[in-house]
Amino acid sequence: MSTGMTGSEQLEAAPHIAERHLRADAQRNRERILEAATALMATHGIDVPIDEIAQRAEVGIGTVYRNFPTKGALFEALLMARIEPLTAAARSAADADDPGDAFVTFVRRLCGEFADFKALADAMAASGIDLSAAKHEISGDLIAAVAVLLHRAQQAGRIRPDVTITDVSAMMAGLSHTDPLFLDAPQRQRCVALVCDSLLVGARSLLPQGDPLASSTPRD
Amino acid sequence: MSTGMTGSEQLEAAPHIAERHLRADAQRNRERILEAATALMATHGIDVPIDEIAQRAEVGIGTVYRNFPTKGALFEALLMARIEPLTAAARSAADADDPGDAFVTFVRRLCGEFADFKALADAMAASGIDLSAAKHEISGDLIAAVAVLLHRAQQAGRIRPDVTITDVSAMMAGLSHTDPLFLDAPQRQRCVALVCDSLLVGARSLLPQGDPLASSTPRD
DNA sequence: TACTATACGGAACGATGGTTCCGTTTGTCA
DNA sequence: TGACAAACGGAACCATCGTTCCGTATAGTA
Repeated sequence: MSTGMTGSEQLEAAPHIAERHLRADAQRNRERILEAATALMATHGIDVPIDEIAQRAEVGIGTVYRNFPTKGALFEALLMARIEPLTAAARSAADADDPGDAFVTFVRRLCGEFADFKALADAMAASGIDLSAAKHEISGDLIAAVAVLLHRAQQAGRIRPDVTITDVSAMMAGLSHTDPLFLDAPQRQRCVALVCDSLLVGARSLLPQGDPLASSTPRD
Repeated sequence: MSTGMTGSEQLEAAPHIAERHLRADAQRNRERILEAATALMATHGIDVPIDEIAQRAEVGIGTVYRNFPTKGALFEALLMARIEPLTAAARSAADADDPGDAFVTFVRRLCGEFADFKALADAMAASGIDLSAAKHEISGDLIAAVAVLLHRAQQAGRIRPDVTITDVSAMMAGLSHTDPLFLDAPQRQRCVALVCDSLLVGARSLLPQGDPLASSTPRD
């Protein structure tokens, strides 16, 4: 579960490659592994076996494990790379002139990421729902940032004041399950639009009746 | 996969107990198995191992397999028992005086079932999304019935005319993932209410601001 | 070039879980 | 009550997958 790194003991032990000098081949392989894992987890989610990642990276299983002590660690590394920009986006959205539009835009982006990178959807589904414990440190910052964004959008009178961050989180977790293998992009966007409709004050529909969905936010 | 039973060949072959005379102990055990599987799949979903079901039924693994040729078959048997009344409910809801209210009531009931019987949620999540093929015969009737109900509710002017059965299906699949282990009943009902809000014409909020959520469905 | 720490590959291990097989038990019927 | 088909139990089998281990290969360096 948690990485278990609480103190400083992992420094000298360093059972798995630290940021020290990597041999050239090691460096190259590490990158290949990340590349392969990204590609596979994007389409297959977290369920892709390590063997396949190694195979795609043209590397032995052992090499994968030398770089990432566990499958979860590799998974987390990839997630981080996805979540950090999202968190940043949520933060800057909170400062937007119209936090309402920014909120909707952000939600769409988040859901878009689910489709682009299934592993993120898996993570969201697995952990996005229970905010009770800080047990999922990975997404903690993201959720916190979204909470602020939500609050601003509500203050601006654009999002229903009775909606909570837990509501949003649960809806996002639900939406993350609109598997891109079964639901094509337009259909998925319809669902996102529907959920957004339910969050907005006044609920002017975001569904493409005229074509508001295509023009994403500048409507108005 | 599919049960593969297309014709009548399964009648004479009957590799696994047909509806013939069962010995008394066999009959009793079969019921125990169904009972145990229901209880376990209700809380743990489809992931519960056969061993556990057998153990709870106080029966050997072999006995489980003599009654149900495969885990999937057992799963399907339980699902059937859950889905049939739902399908019936959807059908009669379509004939209600106010199909709009009936639709919302039905959706709530469906989502309530997800919480009561996690295996149903699993099935919905796994198959409810792709309606493209009739590959999931189990839920086909249900979806068809809901489609009629939706149509009626739209004709009655209560549900947005731009909402499709695919939308509804996908939303239900998403909602099925509001895991009861993480999301308590009230929170789950909030999410259901939010989704319903987005489907209704006019979108009078169903969230318990005053107490509309409590009043519009007599129970649950 | 020769030497060694570093890194590599992938067989092997252990855990999990579905399914099969077969020797034993038991309900049923004469 | 004796005999046999029906049913039982659960060890064993097989497949999957994460992880470890260790003999081998090689990049970097003197």
